[in-house]
Amino acid sequence: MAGPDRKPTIIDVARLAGASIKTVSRVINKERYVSPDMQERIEKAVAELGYQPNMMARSLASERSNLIGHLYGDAGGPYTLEIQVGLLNRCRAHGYHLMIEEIDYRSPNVEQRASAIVNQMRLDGVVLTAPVTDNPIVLRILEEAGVPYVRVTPQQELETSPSVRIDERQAAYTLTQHLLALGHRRIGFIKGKANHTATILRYTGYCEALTDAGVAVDPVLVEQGEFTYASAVACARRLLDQPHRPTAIFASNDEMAAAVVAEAHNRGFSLPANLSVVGFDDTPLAEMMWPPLTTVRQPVREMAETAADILIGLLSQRGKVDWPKPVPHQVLAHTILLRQSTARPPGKA
Amino acid sequence: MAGPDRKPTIIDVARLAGASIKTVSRVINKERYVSPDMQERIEKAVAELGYQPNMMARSLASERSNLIGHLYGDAGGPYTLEIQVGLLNRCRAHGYHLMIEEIDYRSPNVEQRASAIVNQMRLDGVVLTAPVTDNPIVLRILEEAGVPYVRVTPQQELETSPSVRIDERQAAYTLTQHLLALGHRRIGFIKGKANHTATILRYTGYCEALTDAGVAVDPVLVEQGEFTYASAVACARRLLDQPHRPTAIFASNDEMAAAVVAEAHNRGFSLPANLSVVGFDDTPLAEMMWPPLTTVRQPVREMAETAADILIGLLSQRGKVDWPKPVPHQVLAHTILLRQSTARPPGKA
DNA sequence: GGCGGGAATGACAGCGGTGCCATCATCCCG
DNA sequence: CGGGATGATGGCACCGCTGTCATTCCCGCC
Repeated sequence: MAGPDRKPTIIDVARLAGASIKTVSRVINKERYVSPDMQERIEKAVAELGYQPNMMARSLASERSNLIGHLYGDAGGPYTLEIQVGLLNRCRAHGYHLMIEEIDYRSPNVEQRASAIVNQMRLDGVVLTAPVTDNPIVLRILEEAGVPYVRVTPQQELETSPSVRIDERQAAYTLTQHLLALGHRRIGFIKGKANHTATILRYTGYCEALTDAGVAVDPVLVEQGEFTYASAVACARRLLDQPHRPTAIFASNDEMAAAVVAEAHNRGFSLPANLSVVGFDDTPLAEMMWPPLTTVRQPVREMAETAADILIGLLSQRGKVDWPKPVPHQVLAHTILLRQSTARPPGKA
Repeated sequence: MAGPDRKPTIIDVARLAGASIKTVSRVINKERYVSPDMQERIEKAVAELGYQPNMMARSLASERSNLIGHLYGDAGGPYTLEIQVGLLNRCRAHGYHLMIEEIDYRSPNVEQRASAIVNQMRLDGVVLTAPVTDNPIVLRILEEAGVPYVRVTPQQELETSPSVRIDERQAAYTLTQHLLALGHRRIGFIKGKANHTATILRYTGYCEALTDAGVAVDPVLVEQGEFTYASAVACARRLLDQPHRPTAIFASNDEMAAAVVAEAHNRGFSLPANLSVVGFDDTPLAEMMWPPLTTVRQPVREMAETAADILIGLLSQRGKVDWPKPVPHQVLAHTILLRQSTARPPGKA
């Protein structure tokens, strides 16, 4: 434990092992052309000194930062966290570090900010999640800087960059079918925040399922929410105040579904007997509320891992600048979780 | 938009502005001793070239990385996310970047991992959250590396490093008093994961409140949970199966409270008439469940911001190596949120 | 025996900034 | 008017590592 208090550098290692710094560098980077004998001596020296290569110096010299950025917009909920966990898993496994940056996509200086993040830190690659995943300014900056990026749940797949998503439309379709199969015909729908990717796809799935079953989409049963609890309380009230009220409500996410459930409880409804409710996302909430919520599970963590894998895959074959063509667009499988918030409509026992 | 495709360096700026690179450096770093005229010329050149200083080079030369790390253990829930949002807020405001790293504190090579994170990335400072906040190995590594760190919600305050927390014991005390005031005498308690900081403090507060009110702590009413929903379901069953069952249950966090509520619903109880339930943490869940949960709100985000402020405060006066003595230990105010999951015990209307 | 070629190693010039010191012009004051 | 303090600027080594190229040695082959 005694010794110079300065952190050991590659030079110290080289001296101790009786090698040149270049050879030490080779060992550190697992390059070829090092004799077993030399390799062993250097590894021993590294261990003895507790040498840790300085990332900054490495990055500066090699033009690689080993940094992957996660750019996101709203700091929203469990989703973002799951994404990070997924990214972190892969980063760790491949020796990358994760840098998280929030971008206020409403702010006028998105451009500056995005540019600063990407250029100052010299990120090797970036993963984008909603709503930044669709922000044209951010995408442009990334393109200009030549930084590879992967988009999670983009509104629209581009030829310039890979993406990862589930088939939200299909999921909403299936979930609606489930309600139809139970016998529901008047199915309310609470949309998410306008212009959000998910909002459109989920609503489309709902409409298509109804239409395919020969049930007309009744505009009276469709409410505009914001993906928040508060917004959905109002929607639920309007839906349940109607004289000929729906027997089931499809909320575009779990949080809004929770609001519907609360409002129903408030009115003394017994769930799911009086009203069926379904959500979307399978947040932890879904399992913990009463009754447990029927919903759709996105494999969020896995999506993040996939995104990271795609990104790291490219980074590992550097020299190549461009994505293989066509760029990969992964669609992962979702799961419909039938829990206890859905039942036959009243009078159809 | 035309020009060399290479990213501009400080040299390019210097040349364009007709100054030395050193002077440009001064402007970039807002140092003194630059004439207004010169300053303006350089700023113009920076703008024209779209120059962004290279963090790597900066860090290498200055021994400052402008990186703050957040080390955490379990990737658990909304808590971690709130912490990150708080940290991110401050980091952004002060020009730092956030690097998040999970440490598997059960793994045998915690030491290696912690050391790698701290030393390779040359983090300027670190914020620790539970359970890493109390990990002696991690703390030692940080000490040895001379990296300043702030602990959030530590088990025990140390003289070597600042900390931020709320008074959990007091909060649990007050919450228990609330139940006592409503008339409850048989109050069940579900503890959190053993050895966790919070577990002990919350339980202590509960015990003291009972004792001070002249109510004996009945071991039959105390269950050992794990902070998880699943663990608490079992606890709730045992508590409610008792012949002389509790009229109120204090769960050590919201997730476990949700489990109690679910189990009660399962048995056809009407809440809060038949059973009062309280939780701890005020996760989003608390507001969204039915009935809305009476709980304690930790200002998590604010705690993170405070931690960041303390850290950045020190970092800004570098040159100084040590914390001021005594090191700051902030105790932030908590809030008791009385919602609708508590009421007078049955028969005491 | 000469030679081409791969394996193993090292020398050295940067990467893009910052820290330290030198230089020079001013200015104030006794 | 000399001398010290202060403002403004530049020169240059160096932070710790990697890329490129040179060098040496050994081997197989014609």
